[in-house]
Amino acid sequence: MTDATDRTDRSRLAPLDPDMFDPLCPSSEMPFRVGDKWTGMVVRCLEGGPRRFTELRVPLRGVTPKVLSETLRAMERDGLLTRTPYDENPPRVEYALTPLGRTLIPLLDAARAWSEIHLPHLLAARRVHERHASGAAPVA
Amino acid sequence: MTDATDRTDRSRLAPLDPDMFDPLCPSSEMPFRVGDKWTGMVVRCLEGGPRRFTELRVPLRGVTPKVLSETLRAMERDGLLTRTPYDENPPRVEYALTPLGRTLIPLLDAARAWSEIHLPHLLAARRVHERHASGAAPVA
DNA sequence: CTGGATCCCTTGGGATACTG
DNA sequence: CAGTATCCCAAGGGATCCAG
Repeated sequence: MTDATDRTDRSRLAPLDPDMFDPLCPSSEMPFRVGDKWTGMVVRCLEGGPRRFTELRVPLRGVTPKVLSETLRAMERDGLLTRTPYDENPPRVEYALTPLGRTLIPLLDAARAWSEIHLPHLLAARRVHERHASGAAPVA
Repeated sequence: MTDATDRTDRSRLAPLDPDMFDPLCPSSEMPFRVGDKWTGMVVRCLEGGPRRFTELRVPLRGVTPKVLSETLRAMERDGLLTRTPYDENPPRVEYALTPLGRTLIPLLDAARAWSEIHLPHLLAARRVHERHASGAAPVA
């Protein structure tokens, strides 16, 4: 338990896995994208409950504050999530999926399932063509 | 299976609807993308059977030969479709989905279903924010 | 008919630095 | 902590022209 029982009760939320979007993870090569590069990942980050700006930066490794900010604003604009600032010090802002945003989850699940089953084949086919392109002799 | 009297018997295939990706069609604003801008649409074009290069250009309005060619080569490289040139005159080439390529169809169906149900809400939310951004007074 | 070759422009998005 | 402000680059993709 990270904190007190006050606030929004996110205290029992498991911390986000820093590796959930690890570049080495096959699903990060998922050929399906929702809108832009980060939207799908943000949905994944928020499906367990509201998260704070900095909290999102952990699993979304490499995302710069600028880009994350842009992504979040676009998603808010599209009604996919809500932004809730608290008048405290230090400042605190929470992002949470709207019902509309939650409707994306099954799609992401489907995409993930597809990747787990078929992505290896796609990648294998790609490697074969790369081999040909590189002019290497067929493997004996 | 449609079989072939001559060639691949695409003769009984319904011609592709020129409007199937009309910019005005809601599904063309679909926020889900497969890989790049055109891949998903190409799959849709091919799900009914093999098609020729020029045939694909009809519904994919606005796509330049260069871009379509790049898309098709990338998809072939990834094992999503096959490219079959016929040694005739005038030249004829047919593109057809592979079994792997066909596995994308359910995903596209899911995305389309999502769009039909939820896209209007997303668009509505977007319009509200645009209105605010434009500084227009709230409509009475 | 089926593209390849060029040119070019927009845009996503990364790096870095700086505020309330 | 939660962003904003700049700068900048690579890449997607469109237009146009050309060739087998």
